[in-house]
Formats: sequence, C-alpha cells, structure tokens
Amino acid sequence: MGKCEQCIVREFSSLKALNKEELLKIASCKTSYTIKKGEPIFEEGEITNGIYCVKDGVCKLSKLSQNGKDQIVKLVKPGELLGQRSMISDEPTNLSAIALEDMQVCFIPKSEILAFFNNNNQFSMNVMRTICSDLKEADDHMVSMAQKSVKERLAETLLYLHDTFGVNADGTLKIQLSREELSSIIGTATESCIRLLSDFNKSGVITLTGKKISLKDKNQLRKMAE
Amino acid sequence: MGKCEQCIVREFSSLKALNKEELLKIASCKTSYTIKKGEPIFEEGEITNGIYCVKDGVCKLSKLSQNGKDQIVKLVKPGELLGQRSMISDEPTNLSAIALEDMQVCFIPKSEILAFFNNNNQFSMNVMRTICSDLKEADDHMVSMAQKSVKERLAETLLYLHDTFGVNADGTLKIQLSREELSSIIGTATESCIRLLSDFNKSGVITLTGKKISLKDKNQLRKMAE
DNA sequence: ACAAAAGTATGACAAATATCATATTTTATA
DNA sequence: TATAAAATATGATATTTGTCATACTTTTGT
Repeated sequence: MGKCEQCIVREFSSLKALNKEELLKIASCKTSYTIKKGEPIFEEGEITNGIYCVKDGVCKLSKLSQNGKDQIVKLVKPGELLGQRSMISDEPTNLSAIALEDMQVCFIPKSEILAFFNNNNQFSMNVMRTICSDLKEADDHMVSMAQKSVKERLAETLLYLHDTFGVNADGTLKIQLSREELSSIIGTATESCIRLLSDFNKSGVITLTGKKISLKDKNQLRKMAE
Repeated sequence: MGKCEQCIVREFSSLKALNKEELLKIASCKTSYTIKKGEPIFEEGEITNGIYCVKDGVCKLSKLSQNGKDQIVKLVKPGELLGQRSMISDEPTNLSAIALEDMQVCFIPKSEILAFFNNNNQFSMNVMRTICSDLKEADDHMVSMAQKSVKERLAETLLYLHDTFGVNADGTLKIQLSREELSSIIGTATESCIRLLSDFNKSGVITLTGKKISLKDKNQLRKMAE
C-alpha cells in the first residue's frame, strides 16, 4: 500500500491541507486502482461513496444527452479529485468519468473525507475553492456554447488543450483525442470538426500529422477564438 | 434596521444554519438595498467584498460574450444568496446580477461570512451544497446548449420558468421576461425565439397574450424538450 | 501478416439558425 | 394625450451546421 505522504500529486489537490496524521489515516483506508484507456472510473448515475484522487493519466467527465451523443464537460488531470460534487450533494454522479489514457487513481471513502471537513478548515476551504473554480469554468463554457460558432470553439479548445496539457518534443499536443472526442468537447458533429481541422490545416494555423496536432500560429488561433 | 431573525427568506438559504446569536451579528452589520427593475446589484468584474441575500424579487446572472450578446446563466429568486463564488474564490465576480423586478436585498460583509465558515460547520456545508447544486445545473445547462436544438431549449426553458416561478391566477407565467431576455437564456437570436413562440402559439401548446405566456399543453412541451 | 473494424476525410445536400429589412404594436416620456 | 422610442412580429435571404454517402487510412485482433 502506497504512502500518501510521499505521493507528489497530493500537493496539487485540496489534500495538500492535510497533516501527517491525516495522510497516514488516508493511506490506511484508500484503495488504488489501475484503469486502462477507455475504461470507466464511474458512470453517470452510480453512487460512488467516496472520491477518487487522480495519480496518473487524464480522464474525461462526460454526460450522455437524450439524443444519444456524449458531451464532454471537463478533462481531469493528475492531482485533481473526482466525485467531490456528488459526495457533497449526497447524490448519484451526474457525469461519467472515462480514462483517456491508462490511469492510476486512489479511492478514498466518503467517511474519511467528511471527517476532515469537520476537523480541518483549510481542507474544506480548498475543496470549496476547487468547486467554485469548476463552477466558474462551467459558466464560461456555457456562454461559449451558446454564443460562439463551432469554428471559434474549436480554436478555443485547441488553445486550451495546448495550455493545459502541453506539447511533446516535436511540438504536437501531448493529449491524444480522437476526432469524435474533440467534437464532444466542442459540441458539434464529428464531420464538422474534421472539416474545420482540415481548413485550419490548409490555412496553416495548425499541422495535422496522422492524429497528432500541432499549433503553428497561436496568435491567429486566439484571434479566431475571438 | 430589520431583524434577520424575523426574515422568512433566511429559511430558504444556507443562512438557516445560523443560530440566534449569529443572526443578531448579521442584523447589526448588514446593509439593506432596494433595487429597481433593470438596475444592477453588481456587474461583471466588480469586487463585492461580501454576499447578497435576496429578500424579494428575481434577478438574472448574466455574462457578456465577446460578440456583445448577453447570456443569462441563472435566475435567482428570494431566499438565494448572490456572490458566494467570487467571495470564496477571492476574485472579482464573473457575472453581472441585474434585477428583473423591483428587489430587496441585504448585503453581508465577507468578514462576517468567513467567520461563520470557521465556527459553524453546518453553515459551510450548506454553502458547499448550494454551490454543488449550481455546478450540476451549469453542467446540465451546458449539455443542453451543446446538444439540443433551439426549439427543444425553448420548450425546456418555458417548463423551467413554469415550475420555478409558478403562474398567476389567469394561468400566465408569473415571471415576466422580454423576448430578448428569453433569448438570452436559450442562447439564440431574438427573432428566432419570437418566431418559435409564434409557432408554439399557432400549434396550441402555449398562448400568447401581449407579453404574457401561458403553457397550454405541458406534456407536449415535455415531449418537445425531449 | 492479414482481414475486419474503427477512425478519418471529403462531397453533396438538407435542415437549422442568424441576419437584415420592415411593419406593427406596446410602452415611455415630454 | 401626442409622439418618440422600444419591443414584438414576420418575410426574405444568407450562413452555419448537420446528415448521409462513400472513400481512404489506421488500428486491432487472430
């Protein structure tokens, strides 16, 4: 069983407010999982009874709309926690969490977390601030969806992926998304997304090499995102 | 200066967890405001240094998108608190709050609220749960924006307005929104919204009498919203 | 290594939605 | 109350986006 004290990603999450004793407590009750690319950590409607701390790999939080299409609401990277909202609201999850890469996550039972809420104010403030930041992003995202064109949203999303997940040595985006997944972030038909990527490629603002994407003219992309 | 103890709307907000002593504390430091229809309580980018408790009247939380159009993110009714997110994140507000009706609101300084966070766990859990609920709604709203047609969103919004704000004796929706405001909730051009309302009227699912709207066939509307 | 499946790409077309013009009605204001 | 201003309504048209068909490319599994 891994020691939470030595886990670096802890430093990037609300858990950084926990002291040695509290970390030992978590280490003794947590469960570690390996999740393969494409597999779910949990699915919409499940009751999780705790939260997941992402140690390695990226996952998508998505929701199935009534027309059968998946909408990606957020991408979650190492250091972030999953399932906080449904734990606090005491409801089933309203989003599915599905691995985009092979992942390592730790499950921490609800009872532990709730105990920390009562005893460690810094911790609960951290959690609150995280959820507030999610709320702000969700509101901004909502406005983009409502007011921006697909082209603008694609430009915006490419810049977001660049800034959030970085690039490889060859300048290509580190995060690998299928065209369908990219469309699910943007909220458009897969063909429309592919077409626009082609256009961006032809006009030189990005380069497509297989499914690898590199941003060639970020200023132009920023202008296109408005 | 009004007594918070006797204020009924308190019971509907996170503030219901406060005890007598805490309520007296708030009563002595709060400021009451009357806001006229159309006036802002605060605007995007302002630093508020506290929260507002809505005593009477409804307001919209909206965000100006780069194309110059307003997007309404949420409607806030009596009993709800405003400005929690930016207070907790310690950031300027990212939304404007503008009265849709004449309003009465009370301003409570940040320092008071933060003190309660430290001393009253029930209160901070209430605030957390409210923000979690806002986050869930924002995610759902985002999926609607991305995946549903304007027609579906209009049907959905009309039902929401009915269920949330109720109807007058004559069956018309209590909340009065201009066509432009309704469009800003749905995220569409005003003309498109007007056109669809006309269609709904012609097909008998709603009735338009001046700017009053009544829902005639809620089941049909539910089907239309999918 | 090869067949099947999945993913990517592109054209043709249809549907949804926005924009612009203009008329009509309602509301605000001198 | 008269008049201007704002809001609502509707038509004509342009633009955006989705859908369906099909070809090509990459990945997967045996």
